[in-house]
Amino acid sequence: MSDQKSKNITPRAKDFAAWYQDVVLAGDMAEPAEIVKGCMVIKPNGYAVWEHLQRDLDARFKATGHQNAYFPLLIPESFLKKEAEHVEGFSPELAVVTVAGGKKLEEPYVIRPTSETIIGHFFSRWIQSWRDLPILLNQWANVMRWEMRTRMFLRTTEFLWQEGHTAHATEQEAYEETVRMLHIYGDVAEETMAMPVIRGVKTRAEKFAGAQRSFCIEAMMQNGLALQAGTSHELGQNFGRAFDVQFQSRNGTLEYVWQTSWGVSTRLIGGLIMTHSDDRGLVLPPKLAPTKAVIVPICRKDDERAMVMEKVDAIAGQLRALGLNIHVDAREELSPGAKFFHWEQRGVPVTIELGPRDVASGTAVLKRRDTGSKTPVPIGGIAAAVTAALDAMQAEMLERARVRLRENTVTANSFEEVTAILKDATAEKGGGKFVMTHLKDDPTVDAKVKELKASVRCIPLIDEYDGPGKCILTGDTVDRRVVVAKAY
RNA sequence: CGGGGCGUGGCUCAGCUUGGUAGAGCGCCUGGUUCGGGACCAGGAGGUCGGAGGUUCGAAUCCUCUCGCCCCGACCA
Repeated sequence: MSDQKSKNITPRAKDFAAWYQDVVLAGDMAEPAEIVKGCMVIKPNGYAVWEHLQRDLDARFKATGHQNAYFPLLIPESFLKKEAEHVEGFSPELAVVTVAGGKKLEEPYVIRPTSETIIGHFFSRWIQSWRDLPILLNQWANVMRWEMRTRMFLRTTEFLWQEGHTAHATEQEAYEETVRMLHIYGDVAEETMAMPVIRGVKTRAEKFAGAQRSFCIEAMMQNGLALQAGTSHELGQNFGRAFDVQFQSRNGTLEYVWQTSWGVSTRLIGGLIMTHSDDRGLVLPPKLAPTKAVIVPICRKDDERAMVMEKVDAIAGQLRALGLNIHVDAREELSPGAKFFHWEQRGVPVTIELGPRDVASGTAVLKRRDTGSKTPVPIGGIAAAVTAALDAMQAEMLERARVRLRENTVTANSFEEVTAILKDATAEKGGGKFVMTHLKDDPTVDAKVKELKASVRCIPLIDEYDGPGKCILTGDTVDRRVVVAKAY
């Protein structure tokens, strides 16, 4: 394997943030919208990954009984104000429409930052009886949050996501829904994206504005920083009360519904990139790669071309028969080397190289994007070799990311230790860790952690450590270690 | 909102200090030779120098104002 570096990509070790941006651009995933502050254009390569994620998630939503629906982009400003915590949480980041049709609006609309409020309004119209429950909805939508600082995919003013919204008759049922969806997110992250996550609960200080309790999946990027990759909220009866969503129960009493909401966004793509990509560009796990393999023919003269292309077409045919999306790069104006770089930067999992020497020996050279390993394989066995390589790559990418997560997770038993561990970690230079320590779920404790420019990422659902211990700040007994880290 | 940086062909930038015919590399177009990890030669197209005002015989360059973008921090999927 060659050790040539891509000249348009800053090495990770030099500046992680610059590397990330370079990879997004070199992979032709997206670019800053430039004329629209904080927004991005998701280019076909990036959008194709989003479509794969959508398809996967959507199938899992449907399989658990959810239906898609669509609610308006614009929400009456007064709706946002109906839930006290919700308005407090979101008002700083709202974009507001005050003029429409050339006239000043009597009541401004906000561009949705999320849809709990407007959906609450309609739930109240749709729900009368326990027989109307549960309502299990999802919407694929764009939302807008006026952020002070944006980064492509990770945080943009406008982003794409799905938001699930459900209403239930009992708290228990709503709780089960919340956890069920959290696990769907965790499964997609791990199975499809090969991105290991920690499933956990947010502290009270970190939970969604208006929720009773928020669950999350937290991933670790290659610089050791945490990324909240998905959230699932128990809304309790907060929005039910705010929007008067009541139903008559079996025994005739009038009760507020128990709601949930849950979402993942195009941020997942940022997480995907920062989990797997390298100094040569994008690395996509096979299950998400829009193009599974590229075939690069190598030939000099026309007679060679005919001979090589015949084999190339045969191979492409074999692979396509398996349902794999295969691209043949037959451009005559580019050298093979240029093509290798081109597809490498775009993260295509497998490259198949085929030239006159291969034709003579009845083989093709198969190269894996993640390891860079090159293996000659008999043309007859190419289908099996490619599927094996794709499967192995998917599994090994997850395993490598798991090892990295494990190796960068440490325990600490005092605030001084936590401080020392996180002191030099930055997004640019790396060095981030997940620090497992005992902390009480108390906003004053979160505030103290914030002083380290870190946060309590979550209280893991599964305790893989030593159980209860004393909070390193308050001395209170808490039942397990929590994850403290610097985050995006 | 604070700190830093930047606006000059499609992209990356030089030129500005010391005003005087707008440049380079990459990319693009044409033709030819090439092709096992970013090919080469020849010819060619392409720019109201972010915008407005001012100084001057003359402004990319000096002055004033302004707009925008990126990066770093505080807020966040």
